Amino acid sequence: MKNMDTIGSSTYKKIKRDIIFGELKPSSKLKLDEIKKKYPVSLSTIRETLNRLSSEGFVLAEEQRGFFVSPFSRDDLIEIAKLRILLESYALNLSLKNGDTDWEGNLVAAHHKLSLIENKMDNKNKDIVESWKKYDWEFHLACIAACGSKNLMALHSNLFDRYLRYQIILLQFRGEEEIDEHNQIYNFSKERDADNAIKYLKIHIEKGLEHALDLFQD
Amino acid sequence: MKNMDTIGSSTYKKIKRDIIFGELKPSSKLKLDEIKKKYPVSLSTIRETLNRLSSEGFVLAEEQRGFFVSPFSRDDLIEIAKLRILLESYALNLSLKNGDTDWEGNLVAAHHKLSLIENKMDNKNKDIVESWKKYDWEFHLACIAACGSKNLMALHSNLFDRYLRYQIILLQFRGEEEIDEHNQIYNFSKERDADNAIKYLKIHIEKGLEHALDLFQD
DNA sequence: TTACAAAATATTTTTGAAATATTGATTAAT
DNA sequence: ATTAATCAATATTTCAAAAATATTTTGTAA
Repeated sequence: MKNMDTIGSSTYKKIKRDIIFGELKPSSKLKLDEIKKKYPVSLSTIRETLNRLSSEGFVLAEEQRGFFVSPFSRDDLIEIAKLRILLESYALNLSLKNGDTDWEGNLVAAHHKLSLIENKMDNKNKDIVESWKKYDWEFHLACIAACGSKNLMALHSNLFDRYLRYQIILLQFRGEEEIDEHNQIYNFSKERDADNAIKYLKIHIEKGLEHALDLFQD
Repeated sequence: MKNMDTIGSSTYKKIKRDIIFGELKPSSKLKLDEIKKKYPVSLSTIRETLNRLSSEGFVLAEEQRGFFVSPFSRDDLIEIAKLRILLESYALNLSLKNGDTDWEGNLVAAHHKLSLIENKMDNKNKDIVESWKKYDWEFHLACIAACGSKNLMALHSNLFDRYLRYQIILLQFRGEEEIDEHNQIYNFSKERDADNAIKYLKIHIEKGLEHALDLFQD
């Protein structure tokens, strides 16, 4: 069949999603038998998946002792936020220099979709958090899409997802503040003002980090 | 037993090494049966290994079509070199600010070992290339060891290895020039002069990149 | 030559069991 | 009561072989 995921790749997506969205809790043990019941695939497929996720930092693999969901820690969160700033600023700068008409069109579209959902958001409505985060993801992706480096995009994508896990588990919607930051990044990006776009990107991530650290209990 | 690798992890190390050192050639197909003959372990172990290496960028996994050694391309090499500069500069700056006595002692030792081997090197002697690269690795690692971010170290380690693969397959020893660059990085690092250490780190990587691109035939 | 179907090839996935290591509980000794 | 050693239970790692699925090649008819 065309266009169908293999069992392996759809299992990978499911488990990764469940880790990011906190349905598999930080530090919890991933016993092979239990995972096998929850995601009804064979042991080898599960082990392949967990090995991949471990390379990507979502799962901790301890030799002969099994697999665990990667634990949370303040230090880890701070490190990831800083690395995201480093890589995303670098990518944003390149992207604003290279971006062509297509890139700009996609950016407008991505920002529009994000705006629509952000204006409907409030802290109570948790149902739409998954699609909100999807549009958030796609907006940040659209900003840096013209950076011209596949490797950079791949690294960024991984860091974004790992940061997202903390966000989703720890955070509520920050409201107006966050909407405003997105708008600033958008406007300066459209005007190819890299310095200011990066400035607000940093503020955006650092504010999110602060908010997350406040809620952090260790 | 204590301190023994599992079959899985030693297979991982072997295959990764063989890719970096060009014994498994860029773009070549990794047929499961053949791999199984070469590294006598079971199919599941091999698939777990190749999945890990694919997450790390050493192997390309095409759904339903098998595994390939990651191909070479000029663009890929340039991207990796630039990312290595970005991450290693960032880490070096942090490390020079934080490094304590232990860090400095290890740096002196690492530089000394690298010097010893580099002064014996010439282009003919290919036997010692593996241990030379090991000391090169350990020197750059020692420089950034005090950056205080495990995540940064992990990302850097991956990029370093992927850059190293190009180096080893494409490059010969650049001679005096390279020795001098290492010395500059070392001296400025010891004096905590981040700006100059980073300056020479950039030169070091960019010169290596140029040299590699010259030898690149596509 | 093109298009389609069948055969051959290769990979993915499952199953089940053997080998190995860790964990937990029981018993003996200090 | 605490520590140490041993045995049983539990979990992970590894293997082998076959079934299911997809891709590629081959052969035949239009």
